[in-house]
Amino acid sequence: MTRLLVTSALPYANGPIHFGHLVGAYLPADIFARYHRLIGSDVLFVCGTDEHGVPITVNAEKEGVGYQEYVDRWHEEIRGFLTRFGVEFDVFGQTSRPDPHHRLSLEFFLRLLHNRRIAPREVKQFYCATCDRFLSDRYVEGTCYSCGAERARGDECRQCPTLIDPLKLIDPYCVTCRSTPETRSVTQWELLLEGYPKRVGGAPDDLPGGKSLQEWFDRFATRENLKPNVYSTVVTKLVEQEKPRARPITRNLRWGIPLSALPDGAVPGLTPEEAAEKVLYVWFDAPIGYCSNTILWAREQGDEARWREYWIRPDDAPGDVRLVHFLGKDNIPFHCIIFPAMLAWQETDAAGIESVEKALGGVLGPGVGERYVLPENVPANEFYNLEGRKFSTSDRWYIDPDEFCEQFDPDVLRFTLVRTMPESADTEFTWREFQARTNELADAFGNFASRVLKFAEKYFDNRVPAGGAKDLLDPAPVDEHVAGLGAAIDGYRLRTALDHFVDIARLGNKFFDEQQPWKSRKDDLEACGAAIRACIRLLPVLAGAAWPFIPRTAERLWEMLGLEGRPTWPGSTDAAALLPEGHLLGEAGVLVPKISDDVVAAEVEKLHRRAAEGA
RNA sequence: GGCGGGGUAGCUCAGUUGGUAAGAGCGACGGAUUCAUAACCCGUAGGUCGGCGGUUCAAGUCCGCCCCCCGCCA
Repeated sequence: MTRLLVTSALPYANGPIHFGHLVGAYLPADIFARYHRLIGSDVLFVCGTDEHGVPITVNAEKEGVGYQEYVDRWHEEIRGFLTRFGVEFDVFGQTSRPDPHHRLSLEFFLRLLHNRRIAPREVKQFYCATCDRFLSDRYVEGTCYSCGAERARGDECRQCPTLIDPLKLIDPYCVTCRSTPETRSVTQWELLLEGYPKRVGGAPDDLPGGKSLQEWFDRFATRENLKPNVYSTVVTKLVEQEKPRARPITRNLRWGIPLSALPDGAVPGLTPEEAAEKVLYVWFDAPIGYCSNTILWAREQGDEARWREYWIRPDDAPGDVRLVHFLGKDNIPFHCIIFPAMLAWQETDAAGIESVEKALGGVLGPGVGERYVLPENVPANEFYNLEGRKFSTSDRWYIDPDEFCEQFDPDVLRFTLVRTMPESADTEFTWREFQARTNELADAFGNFASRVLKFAEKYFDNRVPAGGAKDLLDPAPVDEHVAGLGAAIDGYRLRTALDHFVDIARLGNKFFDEQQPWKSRKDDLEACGAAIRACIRLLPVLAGAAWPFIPRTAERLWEMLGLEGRPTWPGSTDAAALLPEGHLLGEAGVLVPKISDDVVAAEVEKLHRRAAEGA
């Protein structure tokens, strides 16, 4: 059976995430994963926090807390946020964990080194003698050489749009101690991306993994496979125009995966003194978190080797595992260019296996030297704004998730987010739209369930009515929508999929109106019962179709039907067997409450007030 | 300045490889109905598909130029 390995971009453990992150990377992946769980696929949904890098050290130091303590806190915060909105991962790990993450990352590093995909290079960097450390971009400020603004940061100016080369700053100073840094030469290792495929059908290079990467690229980087926004970014822009170049993968920093964990001599040219100051660059180790978190999952299952079922492919079966990365458009380059290259270039020879074993004292997993699964697709979303502006915690332009959940059901947010998901262009969340979409769900879907169940409760003793003609409701259009819904989710078109769901509810409403059971109950109870029965039996179909999108609501409906367990996929559900004549229904109630104008107006006001107070 | 993405009914947007007289939801208007969360159902109005030119028997859909918005990079 085909396995699915679903990932969401690892959130950075340096602050809260917002609805934009949710709609871009977590919600679509969750829906995709839930759909596949529902139809019985073998699916693993992997995520975790990305916990290294300079911004974290800057902020942790500002707060005066340890790095680990700092990222642990945000890890829990982010996990709480996602859990609250119904995103259910199989595993949610942390990249700061030495085992397995640090070890696996070093393994990646060593294999790339053995395969000649990594090389050292001399670069110049600021060094602060007072603090006794190298200063990365964010640790140095000075006067902007472009606009003359003071306190320009080492990565970007506060005034003008210039991306700063920190070495060119006028009167640079260390942000920590204010002293003037000196310029030092330092060796960093770089990932050589020149071997990345030039085009579909091109010739691979001769280094290990080159052929696999090209073969993957030929399948992956096509108009048929990728969404238009992803295709143009990857192929037109990054590959054809900019051409992937070398990128540094080590830094002199005290927070990250230390190269000193490797034995002396494992990296030619790296002295123990240098190793003690170096860590892997955060962008390099972060995506490896997908793999290490899978190991974590397997370990929790009691069989660590099971991670191989998802990540390591047999020699000749490229399509055995469908690896799908969900993320926002800012992450397209990493996941379409850099990470696949890192994976493909893990393929190595006996000498490569031996050198890694020697350095790490026995291999971490049995994956050494074997072929990693490469992504089937990267269905990236565009950006999501809030009432016309970017979500921004610093500008106080955001919606507090705690306050949100006190008032509203997270499921109606999920519904709204899918309805307005930025699948092909930037979109935005507005409270007015949220109200409209929520009420749409309440009217078309929630109200249908209510009218049907209350009818049964009042006139049929809260049981599935018996007697009368069979199959009054034509199943063909329903089946078509169910099939269309599944195909749309599988093709990463969630808005279309949700359209199908709403259409099924509309079919139900239309049928109900045509049958006029409120009339027939007076003169033809059999016909009335048959109509209501047909409507009742549409409800488990709706519950199953709804579950990937609005799981808790779908489960509530399931309960109202007096059914056990969770909703099942409509395509594999026999509604008549599930709800036989005489079946006792559960307690009917309001499935989706509507939102009134004054509530929405209050939220809009609250949003603007908070932003104004912060200014 | 370069690149990318947008510019389709009042609003939010769909429109796969060019081809049945341009679609949906919301909003508006009219009708029907009363089982239901004043919900549902039926119908009407409304668009020179940013502008100009080209290719084609046929273009919102391909090509060229121009205008406006957003983003990334200079």
